[in-house]
Amino acid sequence: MDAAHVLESLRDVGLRITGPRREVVEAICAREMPFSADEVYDELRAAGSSTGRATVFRTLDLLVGLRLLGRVHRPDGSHGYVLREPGHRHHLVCSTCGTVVEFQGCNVAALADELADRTQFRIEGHWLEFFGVCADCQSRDAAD
Amino acid sequence: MDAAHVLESLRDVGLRITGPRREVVEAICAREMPFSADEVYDELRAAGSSTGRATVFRTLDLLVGLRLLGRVHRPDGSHGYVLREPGHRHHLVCSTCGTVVEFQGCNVAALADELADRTQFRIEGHWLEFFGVCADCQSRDAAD
DNA sequence: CCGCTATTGATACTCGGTCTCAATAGTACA
DNA sequence: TGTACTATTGAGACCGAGTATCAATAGCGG
Repeated sequence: MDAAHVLESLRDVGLRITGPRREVVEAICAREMPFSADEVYDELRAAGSSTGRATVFRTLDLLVGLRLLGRVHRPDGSHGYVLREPGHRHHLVCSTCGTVVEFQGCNVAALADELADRTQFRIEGHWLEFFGVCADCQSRDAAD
Repeated sequence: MDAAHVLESLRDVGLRITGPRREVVEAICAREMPFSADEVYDELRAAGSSTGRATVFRTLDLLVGLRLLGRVHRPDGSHGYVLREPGHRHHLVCSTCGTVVEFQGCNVAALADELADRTQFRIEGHWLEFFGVCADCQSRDAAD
């Protein structure tokens, strides 16, 4: 994804475009795989940036709020961040290497309606995620 | 759920039935709502037990492993434990009061197959959870 | 009842994330 | 271009959840 575009989105909501935010956004736009906040922080520090750890967390929170970033849960309870294409997306996560594939088109709306009926909940969202082993890790496993 | 039955399941897998384990299991069987490990620990301590914090975590882990206990993710990333009826279940969580409703019959198998086809992942599991506001919290909100 | 070994409690520690607060730097406006 | 207002920042203390270590204890099979 394009860092400039992400920064635009920040400005659109009335947030300031600052040096540290730019650095964080550029760092995460360069990533494919899900990452942790500390990975981003360490990378920036290694590159000589003086951006603080709190700022990295704050910036990631902002992006999650803007739905530009999503959180991925792992079965073990840990989680990472991933860039999201706009729209309603879900993730398929490789439990071996962590690769994430996004997909659209979950057919859970009918289920949500039925649940709302039955439980009288006002349903406001859902979380759907698949776990498995990606093709690469499967062949790597087979090779061992 | 019945504490004795849970303890049986532990024995069935070759684990010992110890005093601390019995206490933890009894404490969680008495609960309806999702709870954290520390809530259980504090409750035991308040009741005069000498069970350690680590043991509470270890016992909960065992039960998660046996699928007698499930983890519930909240949208904010925090999570709690809930007792599970046996079988494949999912949760509907009230974001206001934390009440959890279990449900069965997610229709995601077709989606899983399609994803497996398209991505060449070997899909091994999924996580589906709905968030919303339960009937009680809705009327409480309306009253304010 | 004995002995083996799983389990335990205490404690120190890690990891991810938040809070506070004085210092700094975007931005709107003159 | 300068100024003032206020959002944002970095440092560092802190927090909650969970894990690792290790010597002491206690189930359980015989």
